[in-house]
Amino acid sequence: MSQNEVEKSVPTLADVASLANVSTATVSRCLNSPDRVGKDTRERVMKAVNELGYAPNFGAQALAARQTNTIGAVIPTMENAVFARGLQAFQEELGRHGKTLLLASSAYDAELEEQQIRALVARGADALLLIGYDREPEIYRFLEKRGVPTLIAWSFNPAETRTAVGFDNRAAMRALARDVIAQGHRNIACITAPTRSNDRARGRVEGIRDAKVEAGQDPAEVMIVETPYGIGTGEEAFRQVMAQAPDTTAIMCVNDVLAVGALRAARALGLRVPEDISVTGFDDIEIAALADPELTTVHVPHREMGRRAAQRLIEVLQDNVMGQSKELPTEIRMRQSLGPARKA
Amino acid sequence: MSQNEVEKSVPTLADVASLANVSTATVSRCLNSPDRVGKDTRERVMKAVNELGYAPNFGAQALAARQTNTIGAVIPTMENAVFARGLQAFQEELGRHGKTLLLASSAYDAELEEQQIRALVARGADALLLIGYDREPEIYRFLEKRGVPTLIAWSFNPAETRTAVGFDNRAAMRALARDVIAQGHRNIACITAPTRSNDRARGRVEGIRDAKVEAGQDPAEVMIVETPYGIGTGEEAFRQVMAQAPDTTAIMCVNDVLAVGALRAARALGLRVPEDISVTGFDDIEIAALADPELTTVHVPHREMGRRAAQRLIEVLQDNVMGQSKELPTEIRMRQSLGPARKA
DNA sequence: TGATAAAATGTAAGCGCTTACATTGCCCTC
DNA sequence: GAGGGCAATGTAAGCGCTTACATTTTATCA
Repeated sequence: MSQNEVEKSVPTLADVASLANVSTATVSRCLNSPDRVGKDTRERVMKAVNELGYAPNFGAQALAARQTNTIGAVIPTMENAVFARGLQAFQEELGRHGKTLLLASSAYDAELEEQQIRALVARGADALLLIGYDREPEIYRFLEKRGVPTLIAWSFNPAETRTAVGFDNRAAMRALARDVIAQGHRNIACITAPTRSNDRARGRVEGIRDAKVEAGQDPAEVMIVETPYGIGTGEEAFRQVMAQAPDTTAIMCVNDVLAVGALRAARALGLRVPEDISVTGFDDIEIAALADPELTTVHVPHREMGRRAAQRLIEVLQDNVMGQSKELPTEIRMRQSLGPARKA
Repeated sequence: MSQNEVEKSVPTLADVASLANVSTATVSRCLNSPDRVGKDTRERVMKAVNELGYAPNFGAQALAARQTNTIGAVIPTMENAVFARGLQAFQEELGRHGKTLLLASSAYDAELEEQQIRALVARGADALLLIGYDREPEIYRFLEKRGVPTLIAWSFNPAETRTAVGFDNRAAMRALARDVIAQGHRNIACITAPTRSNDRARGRVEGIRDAKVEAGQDPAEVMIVETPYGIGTGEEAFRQVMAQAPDTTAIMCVNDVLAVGALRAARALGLRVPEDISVTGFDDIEIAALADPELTTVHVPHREMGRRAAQRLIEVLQDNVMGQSKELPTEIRMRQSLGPARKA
């Protein structure tokens, strides 16, 4: 399995043991719990280890110790800055605790996600990070049966029982929608990513409806356009909204990327933002503040989420018990793309 | 190592074997080379597998088969869209071939990178993807000794012997610099990421100098400002350039993020781009086309690079021999941020 | 100083799988 | 219908490590 011809040279525990003139058990202890070994023995062993350039065989270690020190994560895609950012923090925190990240992606496809989850478990992931709650119950059963602790991130829903480290998508969007309505908007459209098996997007859409209801308006008035993730698709969706519902005065997008697309389409159509139409995003990734006009959006602490998720998972591996769910706060970033509704 | 109390229930090969009334060898063959087993036996075994919900134990498999089907990658950071994009394609291709990605990041720190490389090897990575050539020879020696095939990406340098799948950073930047010079620019500044142990950034800077030389100008005229990756740092570097060398008419940045920072600083300083000053980037990530003015930059086929890198690594694992290096072409994306030099 | 406890080390039994080699049974061929 | 060849299956020897338990050594204390 390698192009190395000197294969035989890879030293094993036994080699170290015989060089240091001790048993393999002692060498193993030296490496794993040095304090349980006498000082001079330890030094002798360590010297042998260095001399031989010994490093443990992963498979053997995993087999004997029944753990791999490896944690899996299945995300929709790294190309979404939101996940890239969160995962970066996640991985850094894992690294700090001697754990390694096994990464897979689902391209927002439920079936592919299931495959990837199974693949990571098969690769010996000690625990798993998954995005959002939506998932076939069968998968959760599988995970339970295999005894793989699983943490949900990017979502927090008090109504769900699984442990999560995330934020309340619905409440966050509701808060933003309140502000939109407060600016006099009534004809609101929503550009969303597909909501099927995506409780995050669905929650955000619901949040808008919630705010409508609170304001005594009919939630069914909200025009919903579903489209895949992307700037181009956001543009297209914007055109569609304006064609079908020209009265629309505010377009709330479930993420910044779609919103930036909307912004571009607005400009192309000769519409001023926010004078003619308001646009909002969600996530607060870099382009939100870079856009012109700057995008009003919901700030999500992605890095902190990743970091905390890692901590939870490390804890559960240590203490054998998963901590409580943790809700992280989001914040509305009021910028230029939201303004008062134009007069009818 | 898990909160599961029904631990004993995880079935082994032997369980499947006895249920199906065959030997463990047959079960193993059913799973790994089904064609070497009779049809009805195979069906019986598969039925048992499903019935028990059997899945192989990773450690045991790795130990016995001497390979983990796991490929490691150490990148600077996922937060850089360039790597996120390339890695996404890399992971997808790996997945297509039944390999899993072990991911670590170095934060552009050589020492941390070394640690991560060792960690991934210790975690049983069958092969490794590394970014750029620059690295202590000791690390390469270690990798060789351990027999871990290693591929370099994001760089291609004909002068280097290691196998790489990447592009010629120096030539690409040289080409862009030629265009800049052709627009009458002579007082060129370069904002670069730290060049220490980063042959990509260094190559790009060299590329600018090359073009100066070709044009009969003094390469030492190029003002170089080194700064960490980031929009904010790009802004700051721009101010520094303008403060120290107000005659500068073109600022070439080694990546788009720094360039976007430069663009912002220019605007803040009341400088028009490209009338008062030209700015160029490198990578052609999303924000390049979104920036205002749109950024002239070098397009790099990140996805294809990731995909091809995966293929190379899969090949080497199969055939035991690493293919040739592959140079991918880059393209100049001429947009609005580069214009003729202003008159002195 | 001898009994007893504690620390250090060794012994050896797995962990669950792959695979070289051995065995069995069947189909051809002449 | 005996012998050869091949496909299907079984046997069992590891793979390199961890760890329960046994043994030996050293420290402690009356």
